[in-house]
Amino acid sequence: MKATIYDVAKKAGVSIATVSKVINNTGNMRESTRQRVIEIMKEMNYRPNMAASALTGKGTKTLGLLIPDISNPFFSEMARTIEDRAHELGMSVIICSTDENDEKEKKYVELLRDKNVDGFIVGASFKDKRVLQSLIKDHIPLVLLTHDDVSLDITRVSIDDFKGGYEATSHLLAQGHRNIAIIAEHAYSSNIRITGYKEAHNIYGDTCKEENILRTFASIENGRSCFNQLFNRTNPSPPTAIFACNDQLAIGVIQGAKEKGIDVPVDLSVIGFDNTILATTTVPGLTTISQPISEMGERTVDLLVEEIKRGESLKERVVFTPELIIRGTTSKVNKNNKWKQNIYLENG
Amino acid sequence: MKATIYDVAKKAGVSIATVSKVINNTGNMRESTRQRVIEIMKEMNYRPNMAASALTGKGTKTLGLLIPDISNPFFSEMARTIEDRAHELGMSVIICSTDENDEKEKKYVELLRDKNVDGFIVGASFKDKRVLQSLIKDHIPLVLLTHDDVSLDITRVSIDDFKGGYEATSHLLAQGHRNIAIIAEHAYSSNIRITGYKEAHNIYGDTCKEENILRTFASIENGRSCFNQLFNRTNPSPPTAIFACNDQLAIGVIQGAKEKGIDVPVDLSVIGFDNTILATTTVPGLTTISQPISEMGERTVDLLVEEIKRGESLKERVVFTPELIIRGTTSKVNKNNKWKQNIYLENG
DNA sequence: TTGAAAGCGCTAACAG
DNA sequence: CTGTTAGCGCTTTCAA
Repeated sequence: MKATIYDVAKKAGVSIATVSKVINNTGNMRESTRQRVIEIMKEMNYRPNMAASALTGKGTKTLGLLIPDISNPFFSEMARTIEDRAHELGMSVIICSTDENDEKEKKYVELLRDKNVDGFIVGASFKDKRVLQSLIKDHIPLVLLTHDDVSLDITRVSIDDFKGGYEATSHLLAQGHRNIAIIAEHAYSSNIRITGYKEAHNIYGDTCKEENILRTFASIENGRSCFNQLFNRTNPSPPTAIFACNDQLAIGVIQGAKEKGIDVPVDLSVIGFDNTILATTTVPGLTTISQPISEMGERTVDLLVEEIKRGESLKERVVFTPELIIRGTTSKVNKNNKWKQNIYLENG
Repeated sequence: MKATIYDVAKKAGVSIATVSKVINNTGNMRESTRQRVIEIMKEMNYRPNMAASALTGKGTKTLGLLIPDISNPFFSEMARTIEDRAHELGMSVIICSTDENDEKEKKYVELLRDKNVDGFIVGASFKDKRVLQSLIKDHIPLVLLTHDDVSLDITRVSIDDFKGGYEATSHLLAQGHRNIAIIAEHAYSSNIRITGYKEAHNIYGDTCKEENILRTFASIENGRSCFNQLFNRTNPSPPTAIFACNDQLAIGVIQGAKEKGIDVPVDLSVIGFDNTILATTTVPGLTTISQPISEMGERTVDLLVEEIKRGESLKERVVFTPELIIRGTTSKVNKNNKWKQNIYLENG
């Protein structure tokens, strides 16, 4: 059986209160006593029972992380930095993949609350804001990650999605593209990126067509099907460039293009978002907008832990700056697209 | 303040024992009483405190998952299926990335033990077997994932690494390759794959050179540097094919080859292992050996939960079968490699 | 059918 | 400087 504080106390010839004090490094006592207790604890290989200490209000030293899907490289890379930082600060993290599904979102915050996590990191969308609001109402430490939702007055860290959308689109516009489609996610961040996309068009004195704005969920498959939607024979003027709101979608687009014999970047420019490992595995490499994943993850944990310590929301808003990473999938617009003349008409 | 069992009991006009019974669906009582209590619990939005119930020996309903790195797609895909299955069975999972580092391995199992996880899933290597042995000694439920280590008499689920190594190598051999390098990981599974690699050579009446066997850790960068090691001007006969023990290494090899102007698969065939998302994002797609990730993850959780329930190890050994997935990075050996004649000599 | 009471292992006054 | 004691919220045995 595992040794308890009583076993240690008995063996050391002191009271459990004394042992508790050395465990928590609180109170005063003769140095020799402290040493002896430490000695005994080692000897017995004593380890405090966290469930018990949690019961007395010391917290569980665990964080809840809600994200859409841990198998999505963006989130797994993010989760890794969060895990590391949390461990550095003495906390563990329980990850829950919500699949952007209301039911799961609700279920998992309940689960995490039942487990008495000390705080939440929310990287998922939460269509049903009430779930988050109840967390806020109950003063449960919470920070929003990658969702700079202004309707919620809480701490959040994200990137400047407006700038990201603007930069991506400007890069394409600067290459002469004037028919640019955007494949967005059903997410707050995508809304903002769309705004940036529109603003870039404004600056260039151009207007964007509503039918060039697509919505979907993050996956390669969805990227491919959005591509097919765009390059369908009923579309009289398919885009010369596509801005996908994340790397997975961009890869789906590239694959769809390849299947139709459309060359990237010669006939179609593609730009992604996130700069995950996926952006480096394609040939040519994917031009994308980079998010400083590690900094964001670390900062998020630091803020959350600070909130937990303070017992109240910092309501801080941290916005990182995205960066355009030019690789090989974007190029100057090609006015005489091969596919426009034949391939597209044949295969579309 | 959160409602406790006392609050519910008082409001329902019963004792806490009764409430406890309805919570756990144990004992008998008048149906009307049960209903009334249920009613009140809903009304007060009562949620049992898991820390308290854990204290009384009911377990924490959480599993510990030790893997080398959650940001590695193979493990993040595995983690996802584990997470889902665990949730289905009412458990959460705490993920720890060990980086194949002894210190972290030790530290994390201690951490997880301190948190009283109900069981461990070990997908990491553990050079220091004593850590695992202490878990076994203390009868802590534990199942090994992807490490079919025969020196440990415990439940484990893995794939047939021998067959995997054999199939990958045979595929190459069948294409006429007779100078095949293998880039292995510092892991038990890789040892077995090497055995399969050698056996395939035997069957083909061929012998493999020791200098064609490389060891490293999983990462694209390491794949690239192993490639460079192989295709170094001091190597008189670089391989015509490379079997990388995971997809990331394979991609590193492909990138290294591209940098040196060596065409895959014309001048060099490359085969990976795992069949992660990465294998589908390269162009051409990566030929690889597939592991049934979901089945493995689910089975692992099921076995672990069963062990937890039974309170003793099943000592079951589950071996899944790997499958060769032929995509575009392998082809017939090209006796007159372009690089052999010029590019390699110029750039090597 | 129900409840009283003794823990589970630890923390934190408070008292000596 | 050290120990006594009253919880923390829940489970479970035993008695009523």
